[in-house]
Amino acid sequence: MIKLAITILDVQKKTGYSLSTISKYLNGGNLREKNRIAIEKAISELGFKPNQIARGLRNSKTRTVGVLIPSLSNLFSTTIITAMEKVLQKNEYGVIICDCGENAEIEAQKTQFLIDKKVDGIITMPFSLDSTHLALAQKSGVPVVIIDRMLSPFECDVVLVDNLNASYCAVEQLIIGGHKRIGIICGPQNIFTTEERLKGYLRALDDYYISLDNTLIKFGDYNIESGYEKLTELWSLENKPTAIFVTNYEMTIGAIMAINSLSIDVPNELSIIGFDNIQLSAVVKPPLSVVSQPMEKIGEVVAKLILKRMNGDNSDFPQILRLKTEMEIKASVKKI
Amino acid sequence: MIKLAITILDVQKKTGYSLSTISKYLNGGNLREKNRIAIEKAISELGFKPNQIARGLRNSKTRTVGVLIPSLSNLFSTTIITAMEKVLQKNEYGVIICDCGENAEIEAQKTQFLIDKKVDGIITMPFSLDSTHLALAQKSGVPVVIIDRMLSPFECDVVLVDNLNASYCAVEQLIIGGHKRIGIICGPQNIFTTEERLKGYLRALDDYYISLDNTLIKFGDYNIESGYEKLTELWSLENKPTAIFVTNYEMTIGAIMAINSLSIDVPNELSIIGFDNIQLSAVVKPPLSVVSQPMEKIGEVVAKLILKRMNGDNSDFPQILRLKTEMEIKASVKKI
DNA sequence: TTGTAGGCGTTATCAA
DNA sequence: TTGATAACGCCTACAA
Repeated sequence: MIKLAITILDVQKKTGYSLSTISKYLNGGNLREKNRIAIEKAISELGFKPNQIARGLRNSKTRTVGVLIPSLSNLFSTTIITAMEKVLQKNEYGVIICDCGENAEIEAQKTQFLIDKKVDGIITMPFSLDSTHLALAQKSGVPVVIIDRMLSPFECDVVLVDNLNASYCAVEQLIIGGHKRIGIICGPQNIFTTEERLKGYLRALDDYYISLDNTLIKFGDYNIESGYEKLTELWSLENKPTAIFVTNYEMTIGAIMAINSLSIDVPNELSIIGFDNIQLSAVVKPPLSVVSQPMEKIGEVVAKLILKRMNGDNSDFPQILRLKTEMEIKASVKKI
Repeated sequence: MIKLAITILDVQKKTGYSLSTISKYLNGGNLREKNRIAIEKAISELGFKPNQIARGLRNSKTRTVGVLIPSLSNLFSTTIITAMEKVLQKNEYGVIICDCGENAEIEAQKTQFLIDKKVDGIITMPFSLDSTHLALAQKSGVPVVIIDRMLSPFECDVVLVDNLNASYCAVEQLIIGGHKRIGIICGPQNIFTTEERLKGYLRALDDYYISLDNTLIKFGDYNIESGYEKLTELWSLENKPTAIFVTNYEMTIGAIMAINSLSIDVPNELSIIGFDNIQLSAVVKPPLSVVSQPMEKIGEVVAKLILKRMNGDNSDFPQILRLKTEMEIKASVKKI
């Protein structure tokens, strides 16, 4: 309970050197070898640690990056964060992670929280379409990088994947396999990725002159339950699909559970392509075909981009980085 | 790019009132109605926001709680955090979330990071058994609350569940159902929860005079893949189990996938009890029996406890709060 | 009720 | 190379 705040002053008392000399030591300035050693010794003996808050006040730099995502229970976000952190850590930046529980109001609050904490940069996967707070941060000199979606007309660096073509390729594979009734389980409506992935689906059908059947398009919630539910709905159609494309990881898990519950024979009765997590694709039987996003890569790219911005390099602003997805077709897809 | 830091000084210039009067306004002191209004107006016109860093330096209070968990890709942790945040937010505390990627060294670093950020309290689900850094924080007056495990001999507030009895009850149900060959898929060895849950299993067997077969005990990694793998291993035994208890959520998902892949008939060939997430239990067929931990409750209890400590109330220290789990037996368990 | 002054711990500037 | 001093923005005695 005793506050034992050791400050430079204590080091000063112990060594006799001035504050500025000690400060210089801390910040890697030049000083006489003898003095350096004496100070070093005193510091380690006292267990002195510079007060980061005071530093932050003085320098208006906190060497901290704020990360804001819609929800913590989403593999895509958390995997990216983990990768991102590694790079940032290597560059001696700390990370503050926030989630907004998919609530626009809280999102605004949290953005403000990060700004209040004087983070040197913000990485966010925006939930609402309102970029007011982010624009504010950006204007006041805090670089912002958005992941996974665009927030037009807000001018901002963005890192995302080529959702449209990813989706297009997956559906194309199914078409090439001879499928004509192809179901899709999308995310929530009005979400950027949902729209892009749906567009890819529509374009593929269009390009191959397959007529559209709206009953084959389902909108879920990007979670396990809705994957289960939407697959069940698709399977209960009178005119069942012969193939289904599921557009995120959690829903893919749910869909597989439904498939198993309904004892659907994959791929003989139904072909399926899922999303993300190649590990999973190896773990289920038959091996699951998946479109996988380069999550680690995204994390790294985002981290490097924000580092560049925080270093004051504003070249090519706003930078839109579109990474390519990969597709692995396995036994879960059958030619008919 | 232009730093437009508006400070109290600007408010002073605009209103003519002194710094302390304005400060008083900010901190809810008494001032004349007229002045209050004038200041309020100036503040909102200027868009002034008190600098939290400066406040932190001055008050050595940041109204921020640090949260440190082993991994972000774990439903249990993230659900607790989400619940916890709600309570903290209501009390005007912000939260800094950190994960250590299940790496002891990074865990120590992150703990230090939180201390450096001068958080007012730390909530952690420790990964390593080394409590040095936490003890340091605690000693310097930052309350620490541990969740989900104990870190003896470190004296600390703890919130966890009654793992042993939860496990005991689940296994007991299977035994009552007539099962004698009961498999268990545990977490990694030497982990607190693994040990407690295994103890419950062993004790139940013992209490009911069922002889122990070590081949029925598998240690996984608390993730989907290992659930899949360990269930497959159990099913490949010559002398198969008739029932299996899976001891966390991710492994339960994996186990279900394996069950489906292997076309195991639940509950006729195999009874199964999983862990956590009642939603899931409703979503699969047959409905899954689960032991569920009160994750939201844990979050709330933890938040309240740390709030109490941060308010200087150290009564009943160290407090060990053991919450009860719930069990729902459904069609996935069959009497034989 | 309002204002003055000093300090929280650090660093940058400038002089020695 | 080292040291004194003045900030960074805010809050709290204390005095008026």
